[in-house]
Amino acid sequence: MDTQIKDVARAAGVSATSVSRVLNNSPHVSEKLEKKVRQAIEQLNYTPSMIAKSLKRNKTNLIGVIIADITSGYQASVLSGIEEECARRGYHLLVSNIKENTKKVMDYLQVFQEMRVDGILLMHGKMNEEIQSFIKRTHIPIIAQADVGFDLPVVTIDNIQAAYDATEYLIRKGHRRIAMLAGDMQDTSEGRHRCQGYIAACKHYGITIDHSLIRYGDYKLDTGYWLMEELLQNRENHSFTAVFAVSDDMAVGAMNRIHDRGLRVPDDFSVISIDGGPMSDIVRPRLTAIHQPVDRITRTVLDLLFERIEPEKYRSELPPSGWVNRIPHDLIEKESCKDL
Amino acid sequence: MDTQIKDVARAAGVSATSVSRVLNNSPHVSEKLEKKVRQAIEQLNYTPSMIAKSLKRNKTNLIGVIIADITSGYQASVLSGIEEECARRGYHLLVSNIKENTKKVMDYLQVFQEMRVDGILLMHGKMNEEIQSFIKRTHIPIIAQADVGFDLPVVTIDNIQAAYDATEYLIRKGHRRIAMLAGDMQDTSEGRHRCQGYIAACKHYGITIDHSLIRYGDYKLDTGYWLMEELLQNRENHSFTAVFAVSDDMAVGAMNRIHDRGLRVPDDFSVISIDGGPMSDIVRPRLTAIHQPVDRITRTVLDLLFERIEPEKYRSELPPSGWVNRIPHDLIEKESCKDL
DNA sequence: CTGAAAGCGCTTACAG
DNA sequence: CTGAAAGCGCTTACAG
Repeated sequence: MDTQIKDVARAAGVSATSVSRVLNNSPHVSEKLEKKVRQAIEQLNYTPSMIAKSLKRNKTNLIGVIIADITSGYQASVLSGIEEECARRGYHLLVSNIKENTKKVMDYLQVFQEMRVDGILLMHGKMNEEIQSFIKRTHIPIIAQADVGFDLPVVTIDNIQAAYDATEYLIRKGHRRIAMLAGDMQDTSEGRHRCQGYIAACKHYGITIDHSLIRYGDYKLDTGYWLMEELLQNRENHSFTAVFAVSDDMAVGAMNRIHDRGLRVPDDFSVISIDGGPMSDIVRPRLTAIHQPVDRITRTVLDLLFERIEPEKYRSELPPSGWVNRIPHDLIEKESCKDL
Repeated sequence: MDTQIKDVARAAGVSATSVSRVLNNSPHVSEKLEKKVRQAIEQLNYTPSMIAKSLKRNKTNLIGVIIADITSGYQASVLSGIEEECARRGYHLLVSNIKENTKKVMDYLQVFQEMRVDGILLMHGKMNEEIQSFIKRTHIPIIAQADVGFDLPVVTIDNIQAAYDATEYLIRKGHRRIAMLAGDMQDTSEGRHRCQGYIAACKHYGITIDHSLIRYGDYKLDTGYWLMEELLQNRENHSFTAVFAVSDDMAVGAMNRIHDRGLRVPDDFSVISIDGGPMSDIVRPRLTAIHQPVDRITRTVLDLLFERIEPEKYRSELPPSGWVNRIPHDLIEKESCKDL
């Protein structure tokens, strides 16, 4: 169907081997031959098949990305950065979109394995037996951009510290009754860590934990919205002046519920979140947040990944596998928190 | 490196042919043989190589998607829907993210061609000579989710009518001085059509066009923000009471600039947009918009695409190629426009 | 510097 | 129902 290497060879009056050499910029190719080949390629409008090349070379230049929710602005911005850098290195992305549905992760890992991707990026922290066993078994390099809680290279902020910092920030502003919109406690250390950080900060400042101020959910906007409503409904018995949400999206959901109830941020409630992605600058008031340094995380993730995919090209002084890379975060003050 | 079909064959004591038959659920396989093979597959943890299979079958089950900006909530929601439906049909997505940079389109089309994708989705309307010539030349099925303005199956709303309806809505609410945050006029019929619709509505209602109320840009939030600032600065000579933005993101940018200037939507300015994606429900006030029916567009795009990829499986009564499919839009009233 | 030949891991007529 | 063999479109020792 497509024109192939032998057609080019014939047109140029050389061997397929030579065409291949020109295509791959091998050394030891005479200028004359190269010119003939390039001309034939041009003429026949030849596009080499990466499929055949991949089979032969046992390398696809494909990266599989497991992403929790592509419609999350934060995650989309991460994906965008990854895509750009991978393209720069000559790799392309096979994306999944598991919509926070852990069951779909295995389906995709399977697909990635079948497609013989050169590497996998796991941007979703929820684990189960099956996934863990796959990860242990496969020889495809995998890097996680999440606290997966077992032996696998991981790049993430220090989630305990981040939650601690966010909570402490509110406390220092005079808040003592702080609600938390927490992540999932089930299978993710990320969710647990952030909760731990919150509790640790409260304890450190002598604040008794009121468990009915902690609401568990996923990281979605709608969830934040409705969890906030629950908190507001319980307000008489369990009052609070600030909300710590574990994602921008949840925080915005909460802010919207506050708004829709005719209340105001930060006058009635201060709100802080973790992510500090695009959404935190879009909403009004702008959202004060623990900022995950996307660029640096992305760079580190890809450095680790490519070091494994092409060690000869990207070797470095990085620590051994299994290492947890904690990227420092910072708290960016905007407009959603006020001093009490 | 990986275990392969012949390893399974050996372990099961059958031929590779038989293993292949079991893998592909071919008929005429005895239960006994199948059981042996399945067992061997299980035991060796065999995952077939889609690369080899693709080469042989001349089919990759890959769809290439050209997306303008993955960090746009609207586009991310479209991509998410496409991903889901493709996965259901056994196809996977190779994504690009051209960031509104038309030059990158060709790079990706090239990659898609090399990867021998089975189909291409073009979700970006800007064209140039090179892209057009590629599209004409390639035999890979392509469907555009944008008004590309030449012979290629297209699925989109009626952009002229959509802009007309948005403008008319404002006019009927008593607005006569309506600013427009327009798209790009350069290489996209979408941008031009939306402008035409705006002008047509104004003319129909006897409103003189004030060209300094029309600002051109891309579809991004920041652009909307700064174009709005320009409009506000010119307000003394060119007053207006309403803004029609050609994307949710631009509208939100405009709303933010209005807010940051200490003004209010809809009290000081009414705002309407085209898209009606997730963002339109996230902002406060909620954004009144021409709603692009994402689900229906996605479904139509994929129906057209798969009909071309697998005509035997997905044949239908669809009109011939080159056909422009206009999906009806609707105007969803929310909170960002007021009666004058 | 150049080319003939083998082989990457599958599928598929073809023959039995 | 089952298998031997050819071939998908490339690359890469090997030989010259």
